[in-house]
Amino acid sequence: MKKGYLDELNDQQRLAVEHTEGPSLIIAGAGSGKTRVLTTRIAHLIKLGIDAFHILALTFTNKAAREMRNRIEHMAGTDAKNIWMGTFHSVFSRLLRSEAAKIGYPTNFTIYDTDDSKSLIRRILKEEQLDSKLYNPSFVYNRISALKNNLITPKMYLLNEEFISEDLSNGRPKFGEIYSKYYSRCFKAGAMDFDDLLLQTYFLLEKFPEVLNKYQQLFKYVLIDEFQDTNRVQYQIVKKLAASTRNLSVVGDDSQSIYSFRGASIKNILNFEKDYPELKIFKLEQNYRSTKTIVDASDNIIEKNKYRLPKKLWTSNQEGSKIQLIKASSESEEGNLVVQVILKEQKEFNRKLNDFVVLYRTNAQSRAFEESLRRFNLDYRLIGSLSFYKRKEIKDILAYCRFVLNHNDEESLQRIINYPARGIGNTTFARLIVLADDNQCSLWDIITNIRSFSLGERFLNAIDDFATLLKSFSIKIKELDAFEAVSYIAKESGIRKLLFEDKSIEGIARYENIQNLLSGIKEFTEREDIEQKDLGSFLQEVSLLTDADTKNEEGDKVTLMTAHSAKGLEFPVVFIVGLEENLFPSQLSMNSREEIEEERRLFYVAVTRAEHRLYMSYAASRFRWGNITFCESSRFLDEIDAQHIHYEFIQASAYPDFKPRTSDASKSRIRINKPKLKPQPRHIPPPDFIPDDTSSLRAGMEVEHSRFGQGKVIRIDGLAGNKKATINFNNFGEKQILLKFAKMKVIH
DNA sequence: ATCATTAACCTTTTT
DNA sequence: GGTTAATGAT
Repeated sequence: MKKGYLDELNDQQRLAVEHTEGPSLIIAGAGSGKTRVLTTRIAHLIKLGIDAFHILALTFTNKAAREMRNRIEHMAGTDAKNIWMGTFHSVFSRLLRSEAAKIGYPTNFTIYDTDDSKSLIRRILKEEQLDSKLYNPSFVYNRISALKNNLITPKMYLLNEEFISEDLSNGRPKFGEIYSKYYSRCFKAGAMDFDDLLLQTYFLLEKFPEVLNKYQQLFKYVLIDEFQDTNRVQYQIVKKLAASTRNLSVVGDDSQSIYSFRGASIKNILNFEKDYPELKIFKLEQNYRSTKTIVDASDNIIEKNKYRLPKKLWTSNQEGSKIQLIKASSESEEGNLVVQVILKEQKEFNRKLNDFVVLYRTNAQSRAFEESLRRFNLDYRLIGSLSFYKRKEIKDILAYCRFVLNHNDEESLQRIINYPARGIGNTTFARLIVLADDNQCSLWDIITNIRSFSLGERFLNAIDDFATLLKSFSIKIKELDAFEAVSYIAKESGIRKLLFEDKSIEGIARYENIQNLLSGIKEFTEREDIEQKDLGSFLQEVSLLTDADTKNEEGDKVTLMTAHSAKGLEFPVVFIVGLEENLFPSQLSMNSREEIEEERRLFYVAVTRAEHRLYMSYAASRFRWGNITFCESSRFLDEIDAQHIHYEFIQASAYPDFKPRTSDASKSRIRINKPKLKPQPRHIPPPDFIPDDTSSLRAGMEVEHSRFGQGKVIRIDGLAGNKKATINFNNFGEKQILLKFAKMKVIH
């Protein structure tokens, strides 16, 4: 084949492709052909004679990896199948699977998803009899995750005064202990959480020079996509891997960095320049995706950010139509108006439903759009929210599979031991835990030796039957591929029958989900790019799948998703909805300039998804926590130059045949009488009451509040400027007080 | 031991 | 408004 593939590139793109040796940074603006550069670059390497086995390409989603692989295959042939390509998590879990023994994990280690991790944390809190409000499992999980992403193990935590005193002053003295327990429990269970997949890879490479050497030899060319979204541990791993060749090429756009809550930071780009002084930088600034209006509007937005690398996106595309605003009175009207516009666009421009995407800030917003679309019989695909693999019936079956491969996985054991019901309830399970604890062995050891204990005959039989069943699974699946194994387990465990016999609407749906799971696995076993088709590799793959990865079902459908999941995608017509203060930008991000800037980048990402037409909507009121709240339009709307916006709002009055549904729900609803609040004696502050500065308030202090009188501070949450204190008042009980509004005196 | 009802959280964003 | 964990009844 000729070098024709290079002719399709512009100058900067071609330079970036042809610079193969040594480190490079490709700063690629939205729609500037980033994927094309990456794929061409890899194809180019292959054509230069580099063995595809020596190329490691890390992407942000599995889907991106799959698409890229296909495109490279087109350009460079079937060799592309051999490239190491995937997300950080999937590539390194594959690597860990073959090296697990070195760091004391089983080959078939289990991957804990967020739910598994949180439920383990919950169990630890219960055992330690700690307050799960103070040690909120999500909070604990996020803090542990942040520590792991910064390479901090429990040991290092316990040696670090700063961390300890931080938790102490927030009233969480036991955090270190929880972290240690969580860490060792995961290890004992032969399980890694998402962050372990990175952290343990790092330690593997750190502690075993021969392993590091082996992978340095293997990965002669390393490429990273979406570099702005990598965090510290990810960067450190890659730095190690590329240390000998220094052939590290990263592609990213600081303006599209939207995952700092996961530890990503612009610092990575800056550090990169520092770590590799010989770095070559390429800037891709021509946008091929969007109309001039959209490119210019997005530029208006992003230039409001202070922290960014200098670059200016431009396009030679047509002017295009102006951005249209949609103003709704409520969220349901917002949904309806969007559907009206879709119908109109469909009719006037002969568009397909596939051309439309609705982008929102939070998953919870999808509901109104689902309802409206259903009402008008428009098909839609919903990305995100409840992922297929998070459904109970799916998790149940997969828990069996996980446990069969790893008998130490207690999270799974708890799920399956009494499902389908076999008379092993909570009391019995608790008894087993005590036995395991007394005997310093695993639950599975107890279960398989249950006859050595004197218990009621009924329990003994129930547990023994369970043990026999699972042992038979372990033997059987050895000779089966993933599809056969899961079919076998679904049938023999009784789950299949149980769901089949449930003829309720939900029951039928659950049964269908199981069928879908099976056909998904069938597909997996038939895929060409997969060598191992056993249950273990399927589970590994499945636990790292995102909803965005699940292959787009065929058919013409409107897409609904969060702005985050839209990254890397493009659509002819984009609706950005819910553009209101406290929603987009999110209320939780108003504490600092950095956070607002991240929201703005997210908005920028959303805007730059659009090819031809962009609509933005907001509602004057919205249901939040069951109450109507009134909303103000987003500040981001004001940041776009007026010349790009068509100021004739689309409103409900323009669609007279379209009446808002009268909500008879309010009539039929049974009103629950709220318990009457007892009239409370109000605290009257002394006449000389002068509130103190509360910025240094700490747990344990006694305070006098202007309204609630005296109380003791239980804990402080939140960041400077937006701190929340939980205070137990002598006469009013526990209350949560925002410090910036509180009028309080510190007593001592 | 299991089902049904109630209380308590909740909304960022994802691997 | 909706989901899920914790209580209470059979």
